[in-house]
Parts: sequence; structure tokens; C-alpha cells
Amino acid sequence: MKEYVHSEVEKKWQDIWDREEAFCVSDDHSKPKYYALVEFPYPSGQGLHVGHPRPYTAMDIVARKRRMQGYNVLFPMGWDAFGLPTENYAIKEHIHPKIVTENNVSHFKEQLHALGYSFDWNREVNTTDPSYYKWTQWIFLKLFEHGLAYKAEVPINWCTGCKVSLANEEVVDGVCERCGSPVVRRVKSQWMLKITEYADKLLEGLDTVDYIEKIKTQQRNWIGRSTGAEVDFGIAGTEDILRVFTTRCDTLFGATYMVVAPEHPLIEKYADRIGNMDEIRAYRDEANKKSDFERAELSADKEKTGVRIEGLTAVNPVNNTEIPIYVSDYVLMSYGTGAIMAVPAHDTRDWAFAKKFGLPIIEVVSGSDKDVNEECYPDVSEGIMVNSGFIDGLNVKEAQKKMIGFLEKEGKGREKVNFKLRDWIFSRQRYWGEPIPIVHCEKCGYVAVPYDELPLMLPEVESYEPTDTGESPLSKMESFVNCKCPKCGGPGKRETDTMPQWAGSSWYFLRYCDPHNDDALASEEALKYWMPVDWYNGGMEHTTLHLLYSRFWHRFLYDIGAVTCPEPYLKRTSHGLILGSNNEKMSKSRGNVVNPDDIVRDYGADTLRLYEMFIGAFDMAASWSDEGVKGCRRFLDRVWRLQDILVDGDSYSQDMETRIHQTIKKVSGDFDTLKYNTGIAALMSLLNDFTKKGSINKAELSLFLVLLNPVAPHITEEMWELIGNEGRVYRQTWPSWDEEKTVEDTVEIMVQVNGKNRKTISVARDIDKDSAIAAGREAVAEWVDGHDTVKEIFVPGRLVNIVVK
RNA sequence: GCUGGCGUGGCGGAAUUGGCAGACGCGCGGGACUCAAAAUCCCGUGAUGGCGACAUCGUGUGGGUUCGACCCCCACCGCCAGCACCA
Repeated sequence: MKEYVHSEVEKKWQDIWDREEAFCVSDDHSKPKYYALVEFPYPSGQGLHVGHPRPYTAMDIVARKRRMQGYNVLFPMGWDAFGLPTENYAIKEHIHPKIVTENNVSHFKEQLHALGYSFDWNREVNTTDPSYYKWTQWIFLKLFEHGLAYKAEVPINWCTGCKVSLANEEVVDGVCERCGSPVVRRVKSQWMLKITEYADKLLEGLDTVDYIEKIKTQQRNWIGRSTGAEVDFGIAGTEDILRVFTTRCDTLFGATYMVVAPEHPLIEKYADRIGNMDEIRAYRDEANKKSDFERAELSADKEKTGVRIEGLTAVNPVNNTEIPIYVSDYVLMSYGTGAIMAVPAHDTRDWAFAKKFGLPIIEVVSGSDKDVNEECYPDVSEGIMVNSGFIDGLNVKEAQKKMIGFLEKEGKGREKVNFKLRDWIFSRQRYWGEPIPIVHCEKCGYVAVPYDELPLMLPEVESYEPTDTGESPLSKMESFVNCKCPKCGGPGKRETDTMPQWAGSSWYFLRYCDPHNDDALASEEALKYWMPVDWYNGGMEHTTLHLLYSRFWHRFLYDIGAVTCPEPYLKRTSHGLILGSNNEKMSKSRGNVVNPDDIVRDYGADTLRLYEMFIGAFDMAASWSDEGVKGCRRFLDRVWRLQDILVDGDSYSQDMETRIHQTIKKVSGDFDTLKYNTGIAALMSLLNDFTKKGSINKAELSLFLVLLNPVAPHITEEMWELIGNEGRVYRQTWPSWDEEKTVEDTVEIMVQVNGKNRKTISVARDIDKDSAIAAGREAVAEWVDGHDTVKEIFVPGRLVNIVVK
């Protein structure tokens, strides 16, 4: 027998697949389509990581199996290539990011190719390609046109050392990831996308798709819809109001003071009436010095701080009581209205604050067995209202209803829905991203670059270093910045910020449908045929960013008629991380990184694919084991040696038939439900049976190769050819099983006495209850004779249980 | 703190969703082949007791439901992930 040399076999078949264009797909509308998608990688300088092949192999198995089942399968790959690491590397090494990207992409591509994936490389996309980002810019302009892109002053992370704004990911433990200087919050004018306008649609859409539950929950929590009421408190001696959002308007009679965020505009507005303005400004400045990290870090059980606003009091609209107003950083400007009504009796934060500042605490929901002055009573979803005037005696729900009625009648409040979701900060003061196609004109304001001028090319610059002021490197390029206003023809200045990395990845799945189209992001015909994506797998870390952003863009494109379905992904799953052999996350500093190239070289791509699918449940983290890899290679060696015991035969031998049908069923089911580990285990078991038997016929081996092919495509093609079969495994039809043949004629059932196993007997599969029990009684006579029978239980195919006294 | 998930041999993990716990793989022990080793093949492998057939115990802890519980219910402990002063 020929020796199994994985390097030769794998190279041979990869070349053949290339030559045959084996996995290039055409828009053949006569066949049912299947769109399998994996998240495209960021082509980093480090190359492929052993974490990448886990989802890629999983979806490659799905794609290969669906092809064998007669589907026209789109399984594409591309590059999410804009981004910071490339830019930083370019700065350090003085190489243009475009060149860095090209090198990285070609390295990645080689590595993916060596793993034998069935990607359709004719549809490769690259987000940094102008013919691609032309359409990213087009979508931005559409958003702008529909009022969903706007400029706003927002707080950003500012590195005091590099004098540059940082993405959240670049802030580590409150300091700059690169230079270690403290990071503070700073206000800057940024492009924003109004994802909040789509909050409800994004929430509702979740009910129509098949995502694993944990993803749905996380998205729902992130969107954070809560229903409550807006309540307007008067400000004594003025016409102004202080508006708050509350989910508990029933507790309004218990509101004994108010708190506003340090940045609340009301403070500056009444600066001349406020007695202690200096103190308040000092407090605000202190709060602003804190980075997000510090604010969050200290949040949990931090002592409450705050300052009373002297000279301003609020009027409670239900009883016209005047109550004090405080500033405190526990109230966030970014949620609700930036102001709250404090009900210390029933909110732990308000209670802590009230205790510290000696404010009154009034119980308004009964039910606590303690005095609310001694202990806060926050759990008040049930309970009866007390000390609450016209809603006394009502339960919480009724009280809320009546209160909203009252507020609406008085014009002092209304029902209101609030979201945690914030608008999407869309500007980056960076070079390596899509230029934002907007011109600022003194006369006309922000003006869109005309569609026929897209793509707005990213110009060549001399240096990618950010400027001292934190502006994008593009701002130093006068020839780029200065232009004519597209509207009035007067002097204009181009936007110099670029888009975040999330932009290009928010629609790439659409481009795969029609990647070379120059007139549209994809033709309607192609979109109609291919979309939505049938199965999308990706990392859990993208659930609230990429996954939500792309759903938002897609829904918007649907609303303007650019795409044909409202939700982009029918099904979403997530893979678990691959940890180092020490159970820790793989990283250079921990020294536990495994390079996939080494595994491919030493054991072969098929081994790596098999191992990563066998390592454990797909959605759970799994730690790397070199011994486990060897075990998988050993299995492939044993598969190869099946040639030694090969005999003639063009149908399954009788003694193996049941096992074979069981295995087809098991593998088919497991490959469709991400249970690759047990599917592979079933194949290992079947192999063990053939080895034990000492022979396998050609029909049986051929079947085995077809079942194993999606996981280990190279070795199976080679063996298929060696045993003299025609054609290719990847073009075979996926086998079906006969349900009748998956069950044995006789079954072993256990016989229990009082629930305890005593004997095992062999009976006909379709034995009736009485005969089964009779046979059972006979087998366990020594335990039941002489006892009274209480109950007899028969579970077909499983057991007989005789309960005696 | 909130949300979601998990807890099973020496290890990675199975268990048709209430029906023989530990499939499959790793590791380990023994044997065959070999001058020897590697590779390969065969046998064994939850714990305790027994030469043995076998018996008892055993799925984080404590209780419960049931003829029967890794699975369902109640309480608790521990770990992982995400969010976190969200009004």
C-alpha cells in the first residue's frame, strides 16, 4: 500500500480543486441556494491563529455537505482590512498601509488555502479596495440623506501623552495602551449614526430570526428598552421645568429631592442664581477628569458624592412640595434626560445618597418589615401604595396607570420608552479608513460629495502620524482638504475623519452576492437569489457591535429599497475560543500560542481540521492539547489503513447494515447542529467496528469516505481515487439512511426491581408489554418471588421495572 | 449587583432531553511484534471491597418530586462570559 504522506496528498488536491474551479459558484437560479457565511478576518501581521480554523472548518463542513445535498452554495471569503494595527505598523516601519495590507492578505490567503477550504475565491472582497469602499461611502451618503448621519459634540477618550483620541479598545486600565499616559474624557465634534432610531426595529427583528438564545438576550440587553414615564418638575420661581425619566412614576409621592448630572445644561443656564457655582463647577471638572474606566470601576459600591445646588428648588408635580436639587456623578447625562427624581425609600442608590446628605425618606410602597429609614426597600414590584394621596391603596400596576393619566391631564408627564442603546460614533481621527464623503462649506453647512464622484479616494500622504491636535493625518493635506462646495461652488473643506473599522464589515455579505458590480452595491437579482444569509457564524465578541451595526445598516437599506429582505441573517451561531494548553487565552506574553502552520506541516490540514472539530462542544471554550492532535492524526492513519482490509462488494454487508444506517443518521444530524465532536466520534466508532471485523468492502469504504469528506477533504479524495472510484468525493450525493434499518430486530432491555437494575434480557424489538413483563419477571424471579407486586412498568426498547413490596 | 451559561473519571468531553452514567479521544497499566526502540495491533482502565461471579457507593452541596433524576422543582456553593450607578 502507498504510504500516507499528508503534504503530498494535500498539495495535490488543493491544486486539482483550483484547476477544476471546484467551489466557484454561479447564480444558477434553477437550484435551491444556500448562503453559508463566516466572519471575514482582519488580516493582521501575525497571520492565521489556531482560533481562525474553528469557525472556518465548521462552516466549510456545512458548505461541503450542502453542496452534496444538491444546493447551490455560496461560501465566500474576504478581508476586513482597514484598521489600527496596520496603521500603527505602517507608522513604525515606514511602509504604506496599502503595502502592509497586501502582504498580510497574501500570507493569510496562502494559509487558508493550505487548509483546503472550499471558499469561492472569485468572489473575494477587500474593504480597502476603492471599488468596494465606493459603496461603503454610498451607504454613508444615503444615511446622511435620510438624516441618520449627523455631527455632534461627544465625549471621547483622549490620551494626554500622544494627544490623540483613542478607541475604547485602546484604553487599558485607564491608561493609553501604547504610551501608558492617563486617558481622560474630552468633548469633540464627531460624526454620529442614529442607530437609536432603529432600536425598536432591531428589537422586533430578533423575533423573526434563528439566533442562539444567548445572542438574542445580549442584543436585547444592549438595546435596553424600558417603558416608563417622563415627568416634568417645575423649577420654583421660573418658567423652566426639569424633566426626568422614571420607570416608577407610582413612587412620585416619595420623591424627596432631585439629582442632575454634572454636565446638565440647566446648571449653566441659572449660573447667576446659584449661590455655590464655584463649588459645583469644581465638582463637574473633577467628574470630567475621570475616564469612563474610573467611573465604571468605582461605581459598584462607591460612596456617593454630590453638591447641593443652592438657590434652585424643584416642585413635585403631584403635591407641589418644593424639594432640593443636587448634582452628582451617579446620574449620567447620556441616559434618560440626565436628571432623576430620587425616591430614597425604594432605590438603593438614592437611599445611600439621602443617608449621606440627611435627606427625608418617605415610604410609599408598603411591604417592608423594617423602617425605611433603617434599610432601603427596593423590591417593590408588588405592594400597596401608602402616603401617596390619590393613589393610596392601589397596587403598583394600577397606581402607575392612574398616575400617568393624572400627569397627562395636567400636562406634566407622559408615557415614554427609553433605550440604553446610544448613537454610533462614526468618526476616527485616523488615516487607514474610508474617507467620509462630506464637504464643509461656510455657506451651505455639511454637503454630501455627489454620488458620481465616488469613490472619494483615500489620498497618499507623507506621514500617517496623528497630528498634535488630534486631527486625522488627512487634515495636513491641503490639496485634499481644500475643495469646492458641491452645492454652491464656493470654497469648502473636506471632512478629514475616516470611518471606523465597523463600516466595511457592516455590509460585506451583500457584496459577495455580486462582487464586481460597478452600478450598485449588488444587483437586485443577485440579492433576491442569495439573500438572506442562511447561516452566519462568528465570534461572541461581535454580538453587540458588528452584528448589531450590520443589522442596522441592512434594515436601513431595506427601508430605502436597496436590499430585498429586512433581516440579513436567518441563523447566527457562535464558536467558543481556543485556549492554550494551560487553559488560558492564547497570547504571545503567555507563551502558549500554537501556530497552525506548524500543525499543518507536521500532521496535515486534515488533522488540524479534524482536531478542531473534535476538541469539544463547538460553542464552548476548549483548550489546546498536542496529544489530542496526535490522536486525530492516528485516526486518519487508521482510515488510510482501511485499504489493507478492503474487499470487493458493491452493497453493504448484512452484519454492518444497521451500524451504517445509524452512522449516516447520526453524522447527518450532528453536522447540521454543530455537534461535530459527536459526529466524528460516530465515525471513529464505525471505523473501530470495521477494524474489529477485519474487513470493509468497497461500498462501505466509499460511504465512509463520503461521510468523512467534509471534515477531512484531502485524504478522502485521495483514497477515493486509490480504491478506483470514478469522479470526486466532493461531487457525490450525501447519503440518506433508511429509518427502518437504523434499529435492530432484537434489543437488550434492562429489568429493574424497585428501580434498581438487576438483569439484562434480549427481546424482540416490537415485543408487547405483557410478554416483556413476563420475560422480565422470569429473569428477576429471585428478587420478586414471594413479594406483592405494586406496579409494573414497561418502556419499549428500554426497560421493564417491577415494583414490589 | 444584573443577565446568560456551566459544574460528570487522571484529562478533553458523551448521555436519544426522565430510562444500563462515563460514548469517542487522550493519558495510564498489561501483553503481542522487535536484538532493541519507535510505530502498530490486542486486552484493561470511575471509586471501594472480594481470587471470583458479584456487591456497595458515585454526575458541585443540601433537600424535594418520581417506579426511576446528570436531566425536573426549591435552597446554597463555585467557575466562566457579557453588561454594569440605566433612574
